[in-house]
Amino acid sequence: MSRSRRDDQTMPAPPWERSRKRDAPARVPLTRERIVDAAFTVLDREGYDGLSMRQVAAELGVAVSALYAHVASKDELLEHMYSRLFDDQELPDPDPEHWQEQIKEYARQGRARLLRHRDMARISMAHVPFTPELLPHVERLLAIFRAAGMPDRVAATAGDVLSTFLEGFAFEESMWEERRRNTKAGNWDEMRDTIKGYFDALPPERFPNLVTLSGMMFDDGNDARFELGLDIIVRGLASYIEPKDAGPASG
Amino acid sequence: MSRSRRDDQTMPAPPWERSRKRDAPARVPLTRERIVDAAFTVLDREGYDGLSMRQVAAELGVAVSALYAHVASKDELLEHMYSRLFDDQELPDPDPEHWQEQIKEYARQGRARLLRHRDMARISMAHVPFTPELLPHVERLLAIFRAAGMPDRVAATAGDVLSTFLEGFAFEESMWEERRRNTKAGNWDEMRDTIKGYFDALPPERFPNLVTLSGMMFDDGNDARFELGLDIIVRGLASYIEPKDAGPASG
DNA sequence: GCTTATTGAGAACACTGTTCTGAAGACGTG
DNA sequence: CACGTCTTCAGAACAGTGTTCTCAATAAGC
Repeated sequence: MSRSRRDDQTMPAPPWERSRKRDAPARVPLTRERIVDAAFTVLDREGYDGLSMRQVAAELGVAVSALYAHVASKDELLEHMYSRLFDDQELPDPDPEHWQEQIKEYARQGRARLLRHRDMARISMAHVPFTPELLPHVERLLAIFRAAGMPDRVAATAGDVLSTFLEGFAFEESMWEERRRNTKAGNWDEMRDTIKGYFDALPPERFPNLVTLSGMMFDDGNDARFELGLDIIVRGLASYIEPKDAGPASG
Repeated sequence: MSRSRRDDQTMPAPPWERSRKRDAPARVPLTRERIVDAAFTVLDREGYDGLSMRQVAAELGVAVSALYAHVASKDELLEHMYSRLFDDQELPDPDPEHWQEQIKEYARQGRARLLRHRDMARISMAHVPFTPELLPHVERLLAIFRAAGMPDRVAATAGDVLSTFLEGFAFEESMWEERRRNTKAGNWDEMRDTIKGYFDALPPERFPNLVTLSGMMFDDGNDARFELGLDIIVRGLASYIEPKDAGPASG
């Protein structure tokens, strides 16, 4: 359907230009793209729970029913928001020598995009990248896994494990962020101190591991924890790759 | 707070017995436990989206406002449902020799409990096991990881990776199940055939890996895929464990 | 300029979580 | 047995939700 996004819908726009000359409020036509744009600004401002069709309509200065001419339902709107996630995603060609870094970089970018909009992980979590525009991404990921030399069965689930970790991690981050918002803790360091204080106050004889590790669970930033989790998964995948014997002698 | 659940609330019940003799409908008193029970039957029947306070009240033959005397909000009700997940969860003592099987078994049980109620994974996903009753579980998990010989920093995130995979996987299963329900595909094999047919119909020149691997992504049951994903993660964790040099000579 | 088809507005429906007001029941005390 | 008290439930109400309906106004084609 939609291909390069903004082009096909706004391309034939020039005809409207002349009606702009009127002193009426110009009435720039409603398109699905503008609706999705507005939905994102509402999402960033109000969060997922505040994202309602009425809010989106209000953001556009339009009646609710007008939205339904371009979008069949709220679910479909969320689907379009989800598709935007992949819009400018890099898809490197498989490079068997550096597959680990390729996968990690893909995951890092994915997390960054998930974190760019508030509660975006919640939307992502509820969808599956099996629409026509999104299939190239899973195809390319599979290509990287297979080129790395993993058995087919492992390559087939590797994407599952990776995307599950990716979305789950970002989702958890979203949740803590929302929790912080409700707690009215201004800074995040402040929030982290609260959490750490809670764990430090636990009886050490009942929760010895929890109290000794609480530092590492929260002191290190989320970035470090994400990177470590990524490494765990990549190591696990690598363990399935048999070293090539047929290669040249050089190790 | 609540300890062995059903005991403390229903223990002092005898006094009601005599009022049973009346021909009035007996009016068994409303408790939080009964509300949570009713919520589960509503969840199983209507799914997460159909789980409303009014439905729960109707299930109990009671007015909505009556619920709010025992439960502060719907969120709190969901929290209590979440806590039930861990009620009869095994917590084995750390056994460094068999930590891999211990972790896998824990995850298997977790998935089984998540799948026991419809859409339960969605509820689980939105909560975090940091309430007093649930902390012993993460404590025990950490104990197993550390006893296995993983570095502290790895042990601290291992639980994250594992639970993220666990909940994410079950969540995805829930989603497919709901999708099947909406598609009115009676059997699940039927649903799987539909999905496989979709992938097999893709142009092989654009999606070579997708079409060749589609069989492995769906033919193998979810159990096999879950087991493999679990193995990937456990292998990754194991890769951080340094072999003990100080041990006895026997390997 | 007129007709036709699209587009947005407004009201409405059936819901949702939550709160408020009363009434009816069970309890402890005379 | 009778009284006041105090918890517990019922019912209505409020503000909000996604979605659909009807109808007026606007733009496009001839």
